[in-house]
Amino acid sequence: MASKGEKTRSDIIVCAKNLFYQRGYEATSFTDIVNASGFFRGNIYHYFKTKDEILEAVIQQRQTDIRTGLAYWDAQYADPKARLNAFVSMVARSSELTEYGCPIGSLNTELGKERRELQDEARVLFDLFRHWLAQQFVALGYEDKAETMSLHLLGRAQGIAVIAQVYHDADVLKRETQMLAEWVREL
Amino acid sequence: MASKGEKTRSDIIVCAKNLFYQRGYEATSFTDIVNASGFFRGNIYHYFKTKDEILEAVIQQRQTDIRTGLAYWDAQYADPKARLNAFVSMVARSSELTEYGCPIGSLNTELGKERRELQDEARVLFDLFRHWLAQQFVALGYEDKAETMSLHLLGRAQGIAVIAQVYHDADVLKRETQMLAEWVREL
DNA sequence: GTCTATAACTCGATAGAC
DNA sequence: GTCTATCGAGTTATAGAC
Repeated sequence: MASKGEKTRSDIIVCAKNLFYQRGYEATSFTDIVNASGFFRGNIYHYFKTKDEILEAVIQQRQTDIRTGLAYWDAQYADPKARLNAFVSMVARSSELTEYGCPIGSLNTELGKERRELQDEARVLFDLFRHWLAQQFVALGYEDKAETMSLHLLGRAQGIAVIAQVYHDADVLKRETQMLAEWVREL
Repeated sequence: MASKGEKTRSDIIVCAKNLFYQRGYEATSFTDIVNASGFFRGNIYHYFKTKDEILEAVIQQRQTDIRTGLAYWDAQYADPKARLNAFVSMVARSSELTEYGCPIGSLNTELGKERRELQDEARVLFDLFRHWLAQQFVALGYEDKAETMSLHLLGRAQGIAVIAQVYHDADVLKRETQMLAEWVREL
């Protein structure tokens, strides 16, 4: 069983993950995390020395979340197209997308400007999906185009997320993801 | 002729525009603007009461820039497809895209999280392109689908920008914009 | 009276001593 | 866990120059 400290640590990470997503990394203050988590300042400092360190832990957590999700899809669906559909469905079903955009995309967009060291870690979140999607394209017989197709699909999903958030519009999210599902179907 | 103050004001706006683009709005401090512009603190406050007000002026400036650009394309190209190509070419040619992402998209992504009042102004930048693109689709005979096609094209461009910035990769920018140009060609 | 220049204030965040 | 120092953010005040 996990120690008490493990739980405290992961509680802090969950709080920070939500705040970074909903407000952005720069816009989230250390005090915001203190208030939202309910812990005392010094207590949080015991686990993380800086805000940057919290972000690193959040990114680690997101990596774990994604690996778990991809493994679940691997177990759930044998057919590569069914797996690609699972990916598109995830985008279509995410109601928070119209509020805060894609958690991975918006994080990379922010960090990619002038926090490159941190973006190097956040980019891994894209790589996880990228490699997994490429595997599906390979399985469908697109060996030599798998990587470019994977980036294309990721890009389409990101574009949908941006527009859906800009207009805070669930309809455009639905419409565009249907088009993306159509693209998968025609493979 | 414009007064001296007019020039100072527009110099401040240009500096802030670049900084907000390259670093993000939250990540840019007032001191950053002071240092980059070379003006004195108090001098900048003579022209703008708050940092938010500087951003509003920057967005106004971007609106003007876009209107000018669209008017130029209208004058330059009579054919709707040629105009759509001009739009796609702009994306393909923007070398800064792989560094800092789309200036309009990344700004909206940031402001859309928890600065909705400001995003309401930044969204206009999208609307300008959206309306103009829709006009071209109408001219091509897609009256009833013009609006959705416009959002689709904008989304594709945004997705390309995100991926190009995440991987800081000019190749993917080139490849994906070629695909987008192909999509325009097949209309 | 507009613009420039300098100074100083408030506030909250980070950090670390106790 | 509390308390306090320090720093930097955004902002305001005001004196001098054109």
